[in-house]
Amino acid sequence: MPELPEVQTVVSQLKKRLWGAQIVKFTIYDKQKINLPRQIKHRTIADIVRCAKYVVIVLSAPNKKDVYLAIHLRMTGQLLISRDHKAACLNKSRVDFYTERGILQFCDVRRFGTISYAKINSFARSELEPLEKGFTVERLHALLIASRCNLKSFLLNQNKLVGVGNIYAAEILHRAQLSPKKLCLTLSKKQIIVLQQSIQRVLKEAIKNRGTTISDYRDTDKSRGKFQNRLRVYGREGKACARCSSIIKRIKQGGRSTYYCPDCQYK
DNA sequence: CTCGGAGCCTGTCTGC
DNA sequence: TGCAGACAGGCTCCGA
Repeated sequence: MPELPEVQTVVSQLKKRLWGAQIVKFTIYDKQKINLPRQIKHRTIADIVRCAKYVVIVLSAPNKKDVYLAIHLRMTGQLLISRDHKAACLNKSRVDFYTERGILQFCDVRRFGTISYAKINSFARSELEPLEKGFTVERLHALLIASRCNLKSFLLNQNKLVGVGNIYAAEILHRAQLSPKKLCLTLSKKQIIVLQQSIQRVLKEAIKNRGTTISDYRDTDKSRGKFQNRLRVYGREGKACARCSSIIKRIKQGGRSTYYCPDCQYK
């Protein structure tokens, strides 16, 4: 599920609802895969930020250094805020964090998601954030010429540019009219400019629409995103391209589905 | 360095 | 209706 726009939506909501709240207690249900230290109890949520696709919760305590909880939602992870114990019982949760403002629940059917504890914010890695100032045409150009892979693999590689996943990679390339099979090395300066703009525009538009709900993604209120209504290629195999009316194709790249229009993404 | 495949998990959908 | 197999938004590890 969640790529940058979904994680950003969740982070914004969490910040609005839980900023300054104290963790009164927490209960781990999935003890097989999740382990958290007792020290996080009685700490205050001093901040909630997004680092790549991680939700990072900053926990403070008087006269102590901050500690960090980093949550990665992977495929089916959800962070829900429930008003009380009764409401929380309706959700199958892996961890519940009780605060005076509600219960933060980490739900995750496939259990691929992770939640980890650290004394430093090691999750704010140095890779390029597509919506920050540092994401310039020049930086993107430098990364592209150093890559021997195709554009789809490049966009999915979180060691280069963070936040883009399978859905948005497809949408970004369609918007930029670039083939997912095209080698990064072969982009012209003009195409790099278009790609850089497409990445930012698609991600910003998706954030405005509160993300994409295909099946599992929900925000903290269990509401669905809206960007699925604006998808131009993802999940639209066999349908007409909105730009040129050709039939949208699906191929496999690195074991994952890639949707694209063979006519207007030929370059 | 890059690629493809397997693995981590469970639920849902498809076709026989 | 039942069942096997394919597939799903992410990421990491392995061998090639």
